[in-house]
Amino acid sequence: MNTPETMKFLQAAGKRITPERKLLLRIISENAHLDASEIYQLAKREDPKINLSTVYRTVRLLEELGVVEASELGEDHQHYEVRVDEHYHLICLDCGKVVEIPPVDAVRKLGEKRGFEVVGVKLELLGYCAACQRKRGHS
Amino acid sequence: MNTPETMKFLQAAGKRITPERKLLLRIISENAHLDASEIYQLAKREDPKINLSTVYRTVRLLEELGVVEASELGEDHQHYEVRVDEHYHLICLDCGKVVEIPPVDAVRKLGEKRGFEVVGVKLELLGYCAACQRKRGHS
DNA sequence: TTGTAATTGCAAATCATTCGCAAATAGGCG
DNA sequence: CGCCTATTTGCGAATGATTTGCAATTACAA
Repeated sequence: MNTPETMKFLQAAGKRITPERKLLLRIISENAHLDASEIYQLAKREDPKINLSTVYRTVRLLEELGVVEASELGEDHQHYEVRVDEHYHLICLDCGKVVEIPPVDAVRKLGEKRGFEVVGVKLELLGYCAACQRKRGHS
Repeated sequence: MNTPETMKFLQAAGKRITPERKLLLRIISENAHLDASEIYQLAKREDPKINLSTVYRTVRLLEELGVVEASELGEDHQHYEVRVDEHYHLICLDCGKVVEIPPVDAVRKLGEKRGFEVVGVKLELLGYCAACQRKRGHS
């Protein structure tokens, strides 16, 4: 869906387009919310030589270039996704499902009202999705 | 301000009231947003024998009991504060200042509208405080 | 006061992430 | 189209945060 054969942004930043970077960005675009080790596992299927360091270096680079964005998603390590539009996360503490929801102006305003120049919003709503509420109902 | 000589919640949970736990909870109540190592440094001044493991074990326990709450605050490790009312964080990326702001219903509703039962909200607005915007202005 | 299960200190283990360095290579230049 | 060099990679070791195993200590119920 968002497979960028167009990795011009790399050259624009004076970086090289390498097969590793192409592969990793493709994997991240095709599956949102993977963590470093999951990205690594998927990448190894196509390039068994690839190294976990390369995964970390690449996600860090893509983050710096604003192409990818990280979030904890209720766990204790980072998950990555291609940055499309700003959005928030709804996280089910039972099944782990992550739902993305669109931003609302009111949230950004909370900072601006207090004189902040807001450059990023991290919003996670932790709770239980409808399905898991039902399951939890009869226990 | 919130110094709980009243640590009844521990016994209520079948846990013991130990001098270490009293000390650590006091430190956390008196200074919000400390990380584990900062709590440890402060604690050592009063109890030089105390161990970093005890800090980690205690904050984890207090978190599980809902007394303390953790957040990243834009860094790559946890910071702790006594849970008073739900609130959000405004974080200055320049000077590191953290401002707490009160919650607004609209945020919680974002999840409820989608059938989630929201049990916790983590909202961080990353940006630049008024003072740092000025500094950045002339650079 | 005593007995026992919970808690602590300590050291080692674990997990996520970063770093140093030598070997491989992308991509500009002739 | 091949060369040259700075960038990037793989690898292994280092780091930093947090957790764990275990023996010694201790809170607190009886």
